[in-house]
Amino acid sequence: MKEGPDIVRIASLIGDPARANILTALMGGKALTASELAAEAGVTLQTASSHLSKLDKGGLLRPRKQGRHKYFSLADDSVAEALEGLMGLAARSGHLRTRTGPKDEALRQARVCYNHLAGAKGVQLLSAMQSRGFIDGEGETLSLTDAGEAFVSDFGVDLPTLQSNRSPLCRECLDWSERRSHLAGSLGRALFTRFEALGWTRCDRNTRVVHFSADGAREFQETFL
Amino acid sequence: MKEGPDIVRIASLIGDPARANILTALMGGKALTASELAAEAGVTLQTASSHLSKLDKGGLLRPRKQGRHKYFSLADDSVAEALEGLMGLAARSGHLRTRTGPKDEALRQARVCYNHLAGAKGVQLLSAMQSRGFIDGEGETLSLTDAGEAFVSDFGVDLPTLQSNRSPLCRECLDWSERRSHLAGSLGRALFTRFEALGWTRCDRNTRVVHFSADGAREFQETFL
DNA sequence: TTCATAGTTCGATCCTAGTCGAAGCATCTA
DNA sequence: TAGATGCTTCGACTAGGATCGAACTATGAA
Repeated sequence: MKEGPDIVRIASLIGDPARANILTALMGGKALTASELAAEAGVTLQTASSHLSKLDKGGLLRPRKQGRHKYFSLADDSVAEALEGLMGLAARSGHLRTRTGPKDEALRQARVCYNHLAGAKGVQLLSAMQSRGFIDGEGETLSLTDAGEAFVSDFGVDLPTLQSNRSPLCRECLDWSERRSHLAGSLGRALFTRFEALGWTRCDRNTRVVHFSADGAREFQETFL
Repeated sequence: MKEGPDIVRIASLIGDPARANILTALMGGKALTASELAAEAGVTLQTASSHLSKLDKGGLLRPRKQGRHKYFSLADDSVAEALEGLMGLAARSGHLRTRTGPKDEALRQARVCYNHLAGAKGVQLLSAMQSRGFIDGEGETLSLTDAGEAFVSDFGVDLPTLQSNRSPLCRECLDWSERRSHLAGSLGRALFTRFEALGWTRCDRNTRVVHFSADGAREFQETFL
């Protein structure tokens, strides 16, 4: 035993209801304060503080002080990915008692995965860009083709800035509801930001659901599919 | 809160030391009896039995009775993948106290990931087959090219049998030590089986380490790289 | 300065869940 | 049949950790 990395440390961190609620809330991508997370998790501020300190020590969170507020976000894209991975397992091995409610259906359609678009719409987006030759794929490290660069620049994405960044431009992220990949990485994030700026999508404040406006859905279809 | 699948159920299952040891042991790919797993986890048979029943109810294991023995294996490739995902997180966010021992180094070099080859050697294998045009990649669903089919058949893999199976032929699996993908799926498994049959590799009985013989390492190099 | 708000620390309580001994089934061997 | 082995169930014990009230610190507002 005791081979490889210490998996227990992380799994037990995620395995507490309050902490799981905190992490799930942060999957929305927005940084949240300790008080907000306490409310989200359904515990008092004291207990939340204790949990947050543990998650932070465990390397799952990135805290930032701002005045008398303390904002928390996920430490890293890889944290979000691991969480989605667990959700995938939970969804498939889940007992039937988790009946699929209407809210759940909305989540499957379109939701935010940390900072990019996930769900059916997110999967469509990636597969369309691949089949149109904009993205060339080999594993997690997808790459943007020349045609793709022209396309996204034309769509209003500031490519040079993204490329100057160290983090990978295109990455895959496994979608727990669709069981296929959607587009992550800084491009995935930039596209999603652009959707919001154009008014195509609107993020639900409390859940991770992404609402497409009627126009937004149409334009999304025309532009990408 | 309470959105999406019940992540806590699974994370708390993995988050217990004894259970994590059991799962890690099963990552070796071999089905093991309850007694063997008890020894592996360092607990008595009674406690192991309790843990095994929980893991089974949680959908993470596949038990098989055989006479008075009860063999357990991981329920699914996806379970192994999720575990590797957690290991990836643990490895990067791990505190420095997990010093990299010699055994750890061997694990990074080559190990068995459920039923296929992982570690540096596994990553080399996939990337070589991709660059030689044997595997064509788009996400988790990689595909074997015509040239690739000829190549692996020539190497001694019984392709028709594999293809008649429902499970995917080529899949990616993220490697926690290399942070790149290696080859999973039924082909990954078949290749690894072939390595063992040819005497290139030998599996350590107790750990997940894969030892290459001197000849094996040379032939592996010549054949694939 | 004083007051209010955000967050942390401490201490006490309480409860879950892991653990193992002992007894009970089930299956194989002789 | 009797005996041995593999596993499960039951019951009791215990430790660890989640929880919250109360007190404390830090920042901002008046």
